[in-house]
Amino acid sequence: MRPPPAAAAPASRLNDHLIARSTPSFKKVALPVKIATWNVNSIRQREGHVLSWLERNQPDILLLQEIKCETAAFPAQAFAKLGYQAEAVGQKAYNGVAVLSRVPFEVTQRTLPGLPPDDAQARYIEIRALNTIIGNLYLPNGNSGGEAGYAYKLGWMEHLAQHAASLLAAGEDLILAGDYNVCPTEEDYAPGALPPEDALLRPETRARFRSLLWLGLTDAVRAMRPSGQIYTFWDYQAGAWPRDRGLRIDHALLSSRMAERLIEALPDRMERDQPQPSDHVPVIISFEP
DNA sequence: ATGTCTTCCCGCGGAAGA
Repeated sequence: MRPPPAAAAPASRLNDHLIARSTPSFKKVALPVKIATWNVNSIRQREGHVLSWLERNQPDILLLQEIKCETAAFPAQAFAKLGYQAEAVGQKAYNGVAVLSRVPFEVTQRTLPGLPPDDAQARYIEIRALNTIIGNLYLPNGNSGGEAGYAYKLGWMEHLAQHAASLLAAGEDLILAGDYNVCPTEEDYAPGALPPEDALLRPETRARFRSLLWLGLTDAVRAMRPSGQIYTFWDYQAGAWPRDRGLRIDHALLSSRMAERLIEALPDRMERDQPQPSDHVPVIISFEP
């Protein structure tokens, strides 16, 4: 409940500062910057989930993957009502990424630099907000399309590393977040949740993920919790969620200054218990302002 | 490996991708 306006309140030296903090005309107390990433597995199926989650969690920026709709079909108006501006890069049926932000931003990329110009897969959007470059990525799964499909994944990761290197060389503060489709270590998937030859954990996949870390990027979730089972995805099949047979494949990598500001980074596990959930849950990262 | 979900279409069920 909002306290009465300052003018109507009895003058009290003791609680003046409390009134000031909660009165809109005064400058807000600086709150942590809250950024989240979420593979929603179709925004049209999950619009209600996202709206409800935004209201409950109040992130400054939410990065979405697998919106599975064309750019023009993204339901931007629904999010505008909650104060979030939307920018989407979509395609028919598959893939697709979008940014929702309640802070001002500009789009800096709509595709991953370095990919062939005829690459039509909607997997990357990047913005500048809060003096930070924020890349939202949906990395190829790599299990379909045979060896060519897997080679596409590896190539994509190499272009991502090159792009990250050039941003860091330019001195940018950087967050690269999204669905990486990579289990970085043996701790990052439940025993039996994946066959040993799966593209999410092949050695070549992990080597390319490590090459991102070697640029000086920090895995936000592991910076807060260096070991232990932490998952962000549970397959719809075979009772993966009730058995907690999950994967940690949604990540946020941070440049050094962002890592210094890191307060917390954690998946919102309970979102997986919603009716008709996405198979991924949001990962929330908080920074000192 | 598959007990599911989402999309598309030449649909009225099945393929493909995850």
